Amino acid sequence: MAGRRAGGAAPSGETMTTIRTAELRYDPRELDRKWQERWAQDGAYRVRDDDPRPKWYELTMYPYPSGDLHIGHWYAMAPADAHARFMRMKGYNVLHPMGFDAFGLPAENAAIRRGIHPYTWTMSNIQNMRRQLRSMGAIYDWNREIICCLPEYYRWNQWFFLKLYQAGLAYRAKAPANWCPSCQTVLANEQVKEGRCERCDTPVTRRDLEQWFLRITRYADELLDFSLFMDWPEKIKTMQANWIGRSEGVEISFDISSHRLEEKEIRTFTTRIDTIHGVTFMVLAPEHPLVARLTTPEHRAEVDAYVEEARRQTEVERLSTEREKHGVFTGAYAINHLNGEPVPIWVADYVILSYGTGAVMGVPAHDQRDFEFAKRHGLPIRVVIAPPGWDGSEMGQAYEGREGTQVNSGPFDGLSAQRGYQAIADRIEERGWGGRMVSYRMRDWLISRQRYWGTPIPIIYCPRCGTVPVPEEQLPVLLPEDAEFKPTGESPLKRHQGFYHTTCPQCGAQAHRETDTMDTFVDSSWYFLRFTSPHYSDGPFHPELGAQWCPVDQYTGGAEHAVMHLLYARFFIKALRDLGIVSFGEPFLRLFNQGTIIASGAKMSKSRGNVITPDTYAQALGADVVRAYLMFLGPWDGGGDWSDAGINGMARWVNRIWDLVHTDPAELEGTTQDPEAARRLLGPTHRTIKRAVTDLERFKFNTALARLMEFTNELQRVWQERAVGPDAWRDAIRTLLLLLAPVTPHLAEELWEHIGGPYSIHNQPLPSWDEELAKEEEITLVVQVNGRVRDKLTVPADIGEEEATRLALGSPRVQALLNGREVVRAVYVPGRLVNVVVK
RNA sequence: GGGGAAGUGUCGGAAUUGGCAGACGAGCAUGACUUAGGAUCAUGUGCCGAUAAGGCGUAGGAGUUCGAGUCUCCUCUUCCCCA
Repeated sequence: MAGRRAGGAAPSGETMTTIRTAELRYDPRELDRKWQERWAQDGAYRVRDDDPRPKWYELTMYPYPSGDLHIGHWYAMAPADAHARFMRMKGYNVLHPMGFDAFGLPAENAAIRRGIHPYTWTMSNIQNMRRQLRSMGAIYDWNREIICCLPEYYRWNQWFFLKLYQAGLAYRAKAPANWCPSCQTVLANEQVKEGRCERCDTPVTRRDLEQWFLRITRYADELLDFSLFMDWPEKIKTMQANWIGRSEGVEISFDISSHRLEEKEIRTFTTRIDTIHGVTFMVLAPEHPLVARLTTPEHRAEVDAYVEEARRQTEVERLSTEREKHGVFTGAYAINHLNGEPVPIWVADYVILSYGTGAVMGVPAHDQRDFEFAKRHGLPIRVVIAPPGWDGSEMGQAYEGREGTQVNSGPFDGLSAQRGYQAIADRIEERGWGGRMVSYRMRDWLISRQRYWGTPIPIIYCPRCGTVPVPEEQLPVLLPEDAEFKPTGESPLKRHQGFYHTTCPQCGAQAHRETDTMDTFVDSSWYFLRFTSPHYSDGPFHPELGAQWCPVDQYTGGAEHAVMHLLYARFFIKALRDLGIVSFGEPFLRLFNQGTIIASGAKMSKSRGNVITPDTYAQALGADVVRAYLMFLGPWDGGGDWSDAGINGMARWVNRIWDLVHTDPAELEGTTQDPEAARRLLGPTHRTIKRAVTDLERFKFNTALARLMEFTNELQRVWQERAVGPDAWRDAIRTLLLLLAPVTPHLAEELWEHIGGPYSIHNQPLPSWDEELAKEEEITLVVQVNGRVRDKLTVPADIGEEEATRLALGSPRVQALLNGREVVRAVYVPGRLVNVVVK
């Protein structure tokens, strides 16, 4: 899914600019090749299901095969791989698979523009990307690769769809949908950003279409419960909660029976039923079905024109805050049950049908948008909640607070707004005018796409039997290979005679197939299950293996999927749980969102010409240097700015490591007689293990690497001073390589071989540290006078308060400053400082 | 308009619970080696000051505290999400 927007282009060679890089001690291409071949040959990273070690499922969002591996892919995948390798060395049986999110629009657009079949385009891109991914040196077990556009995968999308359909969780309905005129398809609400298509940025318009939906709203409350999993970023949880948008309120009907229509009432939802007596108008969305029928003959022309205009507008224009709230009167009135008043019914485009009921009660005194609308159209403004201290004068804007007293509210006058709310809600329920209810902002998940390159929805329409699901044994419904690709706004499947025409599975009559295909987020809602048994053919996944590996222990990927993939997958798993297909309710226990990598301060794009291709750098400096540099840039969740100069620092460090490992420990023979000398490296070594391990654990790659650099600096000093014996030196080097192994796997393996370590370094356990040895023996005691640093003393780490204070006061620099002034007290912070407070 | 996150040298960024600001790296400077340097090694590098003493310094302003990058309030800026 990473790089989803970057689709469209075939591999290109034009980015092979000459980069100026440091020279390495070794031939990085040869070294990468040597070990990648060896690992592949040995099946070193083949994941075994029967491994007795505890399992660890670490998944990174699989990419869309756009054609070329972008540095952004490496940024998402290399640190994830390092963490997975780290967990492997910690003793887990690690599943860290890779696959391709292979359905989607770019392939079909390529077909339209250049006449290449989406299958051909996609598969050749995958081939290229697979090669590039291999060059990264990850522990992906390629025997587990999955490709969603192949029937062996998508037939299970269809199978799940049928299960959901049977359970009433998939349904078809006519609804005004978001339409992207450029992509020629409808979009789910989640795919519309600020009224524009998430993919191509084209303003979205509205279309009424028959669409398939998945009933995600049934799980709204459960999706708000994040207590089942522990470790998700607060930001994502908040975004999901906001997206779901639960609000408690009251549904209330307004009486329109005098209009002698089939409908006797208009239903509307409000969170402020306490303001019901302040309703001076109602507003319907232009798409509201009642608009046409309610409008009186003398207003018809005006209303029709207005509705037509609103229809042509994009959501961006309609929701713009700068725009004046304006609308037209239908000539019709509705009765407010609470006070029997007739209120005029207006049509205005600031109300949108897909949000709420498409009808809003206008309370200008207590809602700012209604206030502006009333001002513009000369509608009355009636205060019904008196703000504390209000003197009865006219208001310059709406009072939206919940503090206040009911006024102009008939029998409810004098109650506080809070009590008024409850009393009015009670009254409404007693009289049957409506009742308390919970409303959600989230709508059901629209999965229909009017495109070819997706999973066909397994439904048949029969003139006699109606909507008939394709029987399970007839799956998969295959995509025909010979479709015509033209941007028409209808699925190419509709014009494919062989696909379109079929017979009814129930009665055998002439029937036709559903021609919409599924949103690709259906594929990614369960792909992690498929990785556990990718070749299983009796079901979407092997039930035992699914249970053994899932849920995913650690998921990593971009935050842009917060209210799409990450929410859909949670829903999907809950639905599967209720269908008895899985036994857990959350797909991803821990989530980490990496940031975005940019180049020269700007987002990488072809048009800017600042696209960084990892291949170029991997060839010049090897995969390890690129991996390590990406991890060193800064905190992983912060993203980073790629710089050619910066990567040279990494190359230098790698060279220093190479030189340190290629020293001959024999040269240290007899250099020191001091038995204490062996200890010279023990403290630094154990401190390094401790810090590097705890940092790697928490994805703090940048500081983990800084620790390792400090360690190599220390090793260099020790070597130059010939300060330790050969055994201590060998131990330190061994530790360094083991800690390096997850980050720079090829180099670590090569150097491990050089020092005679048993193949493979990646099967060795991570070194552990001894808390006692990691402790500093001496510390720098900071001496402050009135909070300002005046001296620093080197003292034993276990120094007590008395001794520390005595030393601090005795310091000549402190004495000079005291100069007869009175010492009020001395604050001692163990192991850190003494602050002498003087007057 | 609402909500959230953030603002630290020339740059990327470090900094348990409030306790040495600037780790580590880049860049830059000086020197060494060298036919050469885009290699390597050494040293220096927050600002003012003289190479000293000393002072200032984590967007700006106030506050709490023995002590604030960290906590509180206000202002400004940037980014993200929602409208």
